[in-house]
Amino acid sequence: MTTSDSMARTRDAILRAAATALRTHERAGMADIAAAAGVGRATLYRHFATRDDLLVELGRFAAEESIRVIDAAGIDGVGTEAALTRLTRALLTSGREFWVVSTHRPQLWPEEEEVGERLRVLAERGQREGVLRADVPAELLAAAHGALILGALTLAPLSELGVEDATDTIVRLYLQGARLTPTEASPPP
Amino acid sequence: MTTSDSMARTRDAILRAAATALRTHERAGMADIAAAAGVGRATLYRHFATRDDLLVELGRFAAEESIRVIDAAGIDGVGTEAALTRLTRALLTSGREFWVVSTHRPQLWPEEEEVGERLRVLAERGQREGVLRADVPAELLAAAHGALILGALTLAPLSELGVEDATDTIVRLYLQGARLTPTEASPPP
DNA sequence: TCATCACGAGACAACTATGTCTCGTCTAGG
DNA sequence: CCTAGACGAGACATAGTTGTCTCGTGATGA
Repeated sequence: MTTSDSMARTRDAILRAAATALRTHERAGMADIAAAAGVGRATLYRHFATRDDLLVELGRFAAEESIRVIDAAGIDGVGTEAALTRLTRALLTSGREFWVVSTHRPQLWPEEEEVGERLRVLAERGQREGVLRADVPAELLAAAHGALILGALTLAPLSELGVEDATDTIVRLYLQGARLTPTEASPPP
Repeated sequence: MTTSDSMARTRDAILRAAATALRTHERAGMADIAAAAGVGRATLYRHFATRDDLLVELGRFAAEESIRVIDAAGIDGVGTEAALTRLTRALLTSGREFWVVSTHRPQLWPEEEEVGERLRVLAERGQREGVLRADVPAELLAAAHGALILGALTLAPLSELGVEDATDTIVRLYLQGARLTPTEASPPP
């Protein structure tokens, strides 16, 4: 059983390395990925039949990782605004490694749709609880939230922030907007 | 002079076709691009020395197009909020064709930086005029704005909206945020 | 009418990537 | 100690891509 354990670890290493390789060189081939993973090229083919297959599995892997991180964030136990913060932080964390996957796979697997689904469910919950505005469909609220997260992972000024600062900035702007209003005084704990 | 005119038109057609080809097949090669442009492969090499060269010029071209559309929007003549709307609409319009370029060129040319610069300048103006919040740096406001625009071009629920609806949604969410407040009643003209 | 020139078609070599296969090594479980 | 199997190295055939070159055509401007 230790053998299959080690195979699974190698597989993970390959997939993570693939994400890294694709992040730095978009047309990375099997040789680049193998080099990034520190394994022989033959080993790649022992785990994935074709390059396409590897990319598909990478999408699945990244989505599963994100879902795992989201589940660990325990967003169901807290209020909507806190849940928004936790979900954002979770996706910023896992996204640092894997956001590139989304640019390489227009076609979505169920596992990948699931991530967007979580955003949508939370938006709906916020609307039901009267925390989020209901004059914009939950899908669009969720899309805007997702766009901000993606932006924080890819756009220069935001990606240079740490996860905590980026989370803070995104959630504040997402909830309160960019307009100056005499409304907000952040409630001290 | 008509000859160079026609060459310029062919060049434009190639670059636009390249954007299309890269949008549908990320690893599109010279043959794919030529086919998309409806020209012979040799013609590509008459205009661009290498594939890399073509991609660089595509980045420049897309940025110039965006800048042109922004300039035509006349954002300096109107208030900050209207300018925000016009700038968003301009970028959504030109972006429909060219957003893909940004995913293919991490390295930025001056012409490409210019687009982000316009967003930042407008954010700064909004802060100076007291329309936008000043507790978040203008770069981050601009990045969030850009992220929403990018999201509207790439994420399913937003990209399926028309340009007008997407502009509306983005600007409203960007300015007012997603939180439900008894604040806003959109002032009827 | 004639010369020019951008073009399409396609041949071509050099290179690169993909996928398969073999062999020798090292490790872990038996 | 011994064997199974995961691995690295690398040879190999095939396919695809890149970049160059040539030739014939058709349109433009003189």
